[in-house]
Amino acid sequence: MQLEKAYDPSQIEPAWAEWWVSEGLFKADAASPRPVFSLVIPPPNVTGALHMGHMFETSQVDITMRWQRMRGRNVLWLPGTDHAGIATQMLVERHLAKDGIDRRDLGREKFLEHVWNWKETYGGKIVGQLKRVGASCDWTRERFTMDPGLSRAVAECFVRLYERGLIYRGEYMVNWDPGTLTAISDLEVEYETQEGSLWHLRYPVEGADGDFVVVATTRPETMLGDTAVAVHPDDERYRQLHGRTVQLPLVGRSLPVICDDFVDPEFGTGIVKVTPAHDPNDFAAGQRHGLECITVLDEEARINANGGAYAGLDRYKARKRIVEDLTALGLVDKTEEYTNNIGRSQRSGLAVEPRVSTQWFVRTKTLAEAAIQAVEEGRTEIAPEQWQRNYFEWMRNIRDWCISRQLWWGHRIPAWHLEDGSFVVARNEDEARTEAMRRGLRVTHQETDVLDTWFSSGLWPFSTMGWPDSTDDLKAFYPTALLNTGFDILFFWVARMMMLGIAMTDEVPFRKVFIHGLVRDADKQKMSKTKGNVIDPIEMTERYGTDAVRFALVASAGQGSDVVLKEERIAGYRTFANKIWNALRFVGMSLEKAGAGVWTPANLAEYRPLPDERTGEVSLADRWIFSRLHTVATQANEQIDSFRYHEVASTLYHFFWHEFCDWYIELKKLSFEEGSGLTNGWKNMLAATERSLRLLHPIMPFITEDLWQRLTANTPGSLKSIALTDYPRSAESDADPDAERRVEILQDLVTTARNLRAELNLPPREALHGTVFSKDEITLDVVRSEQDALRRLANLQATACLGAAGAGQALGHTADFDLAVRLPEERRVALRSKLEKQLATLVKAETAARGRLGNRSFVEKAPEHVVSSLRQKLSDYESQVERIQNTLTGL
RNA sequence: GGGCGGCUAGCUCAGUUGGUUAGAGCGCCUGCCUUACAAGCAGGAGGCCACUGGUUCGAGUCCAGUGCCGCCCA
Repeated sequence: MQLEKAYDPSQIEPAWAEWWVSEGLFKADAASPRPVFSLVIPPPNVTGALHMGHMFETSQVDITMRWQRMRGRNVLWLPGTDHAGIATQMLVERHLAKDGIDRRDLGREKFLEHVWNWKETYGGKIVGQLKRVGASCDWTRERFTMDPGLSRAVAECFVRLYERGLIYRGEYMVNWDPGTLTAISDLEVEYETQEGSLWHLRYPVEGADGDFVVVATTRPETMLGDTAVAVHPDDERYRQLHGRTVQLPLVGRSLPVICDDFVDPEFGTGIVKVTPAHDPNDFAAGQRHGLECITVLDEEARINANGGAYAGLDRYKARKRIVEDLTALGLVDKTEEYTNNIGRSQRSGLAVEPRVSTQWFVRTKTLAEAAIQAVEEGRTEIAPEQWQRNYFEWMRNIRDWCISRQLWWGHRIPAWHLEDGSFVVARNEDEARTEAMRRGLRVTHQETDVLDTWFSSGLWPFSTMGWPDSTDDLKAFYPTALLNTGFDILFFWVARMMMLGIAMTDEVPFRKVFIHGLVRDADKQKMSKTKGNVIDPIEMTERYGTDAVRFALVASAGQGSDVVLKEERIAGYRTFANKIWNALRFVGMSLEKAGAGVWTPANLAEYRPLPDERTGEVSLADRWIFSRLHTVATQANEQIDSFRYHEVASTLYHFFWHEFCDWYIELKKLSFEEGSGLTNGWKNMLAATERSLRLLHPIMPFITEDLWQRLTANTPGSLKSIALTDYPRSAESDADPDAERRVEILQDLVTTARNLRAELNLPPREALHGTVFSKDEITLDVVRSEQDALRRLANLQATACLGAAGAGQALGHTADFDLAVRLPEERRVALRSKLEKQLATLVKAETAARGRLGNRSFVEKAPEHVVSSLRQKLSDYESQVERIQNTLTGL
């Protein structure tokens, strides 16, 4: 195995990414008898490019999926994209606008042709990027929300909901986006506070010459559509107005004074104007009082013909003009500064206009009840738990969902209008015609509105698997095991999937939901194109390697919390990849010198370290590393299983760098001999190396695949890919507390000696001659048996001595031993302040421990193991304090 | 207005049923080109765990309140 000195991910990653796909390694098998683990990807917008949020989510999911696969599950990770109604339509419209083409000139059919062409040409971008970063999806099952099968599921779902009375059509006030010219749902409105004004306007009271009422409003331009003014019924100040009428300025219309408790007497003057066509509260009040609903704004939010002289003006220009005109008439009582909350369209960014129009709605109450119940009963579990509370909160206050959009790109609502103005809802046109005929009517045309994108996304977990047919995939993989997604679409998507999934399949769509946070830049700002602070994952991938990027992402995020991503951190994990690379490079080089050839054991999963041919015993280093591998495997399995990705990252990072490289390789070096051939010591090392690569594979798939392939090349019977091997498991029989204890002592000896060397400024080449004093037999035994290691790792030549060092002798102290080294007097004195500091820390700990043990209620109430371990610690402290004091008195 | 989250080393963050002398990475300081890796090795400095009170033998961890920051919903 020959490796370059420095790891260059760009040399290996693209090829492995392609190979994984072309070999079909991640294809799920609906007929497999193995236990299933399935997940559907939150389908990215087909217009999209991979951003850090996707990369973060994909990294977490890929870790779980690769791990599940390696522990023998029949894994389905189903990929695909979303047609993203408004977003895509806007994008293609802008595209066409560059050539001076307006979609309205093209007409619906032609425009949709353009969108489909656009999708065919550019829509695969994000999918290609997902493949590039190694997402282990089953690409043979890739879906798109407007595939024929999925569109059929959409129509089917719509019809079933309609038949159950859960979809209705009617004229209601909705959020209208004057930019995209469509209704949008409550969720698509984003609120922000804005400094504005509150105008107090005078409306003359009819039949009371010179008298007027003052109404306060933030939207004077809507006065053109006023059809009443309202007061609170209990508001004594305005009792005399009950039953009167006022005159609407500029228009001259006579408005009744109505009494309604929706009026807040504290707001403004306690009298409000009522504009049923342009305010949700007023709309409701209008319905209660049978008021006329006069629309004065058109779909682009300009004053319409009902606005008389103001017709054609934009809403803000009209506002200005109306205020000016009223001021001129002396009808503006006063103007106050006022902070109001304005709703903007998520898509166009324009202020949303409440507008009465005919739309389609889903009646959500019963659907939400079932979705709440499913989580309450634990059929679906939402983690981290805080999001569960959020879910309940939203579901319990849910409002009906406006699902119709006045767009062209999307699933056209499966309803057909009839010649008498009624309509039929049907799965397709044939069915509609048949039904129309039964009623003795003709179909005039299909509904022109399309469905909210989230309607089809809401069916994704099962529409992708062939529903409504009872397919093998559906039987095998539904409900899915897990959904991993961001909190930003908890309501948009997760909640809708729960409602629609349960309603359509009588099953929850997923057993578990894991909600992750957002990726932010180094200043904790949300990444956005407009801010220009986006870090492009593909660029990072090319610069540092996919493994480094995904490692940085998962390691930076505690469970469910946001990721603060810094490029240096990614660079840091590239060095980790380089460390792995060089460790394997070293193994390969040494192996060649040994003339051992390439080897891996036949049964990797059950490999146990073999005894040294000469001594007949397994070496300490091998016993130790297999014991550590056992512990680390136990932790890694638990951590991935519970989505503690940042913990598994840190566990494996620490293990590989600071145990495998820093100690295991260094210890194994001692026993390398040129031309030794394939000794058992070598077999153990190769097996430990291979096992470490498997541990790392889910989190760093590229480098581990590459190195694993090199390590196992030409091994008869080896598997095709590391992705198909078993993930290392707990192996109790490898646990070896004695080896761990001995290595720990060895590490302490080495560290203590190095520390002395550094403190005393001794040149590395100068050997330290010393004596290790201890009352512990194992410690003394380690000193005797690890002479070689002490010399090579610390340049220490030590003899073991039972007992404690004499006054002034020892210079390094641990709980287990004193280390005395031969030094000229003046050098020894240099250690005084260091020893005093160490002493102070110990005395503090000793005092605290003694205090607690002297407290009777602690001894009585604390668990036995806590008390006894504290006693042990106290005696360790006491012994060390005594020994250090002894050294100090002698200095 | 209602709800949720955060506050731990210079920076970004871990810290899972309360129990070692509170950890990591980066940054910083010192010394090493020790032939796997200078993207490295060795050693080191740095913390009233936001504040106040409570529960407890024992609190970074549980409870209440205060302050500051952030998010969601209306």
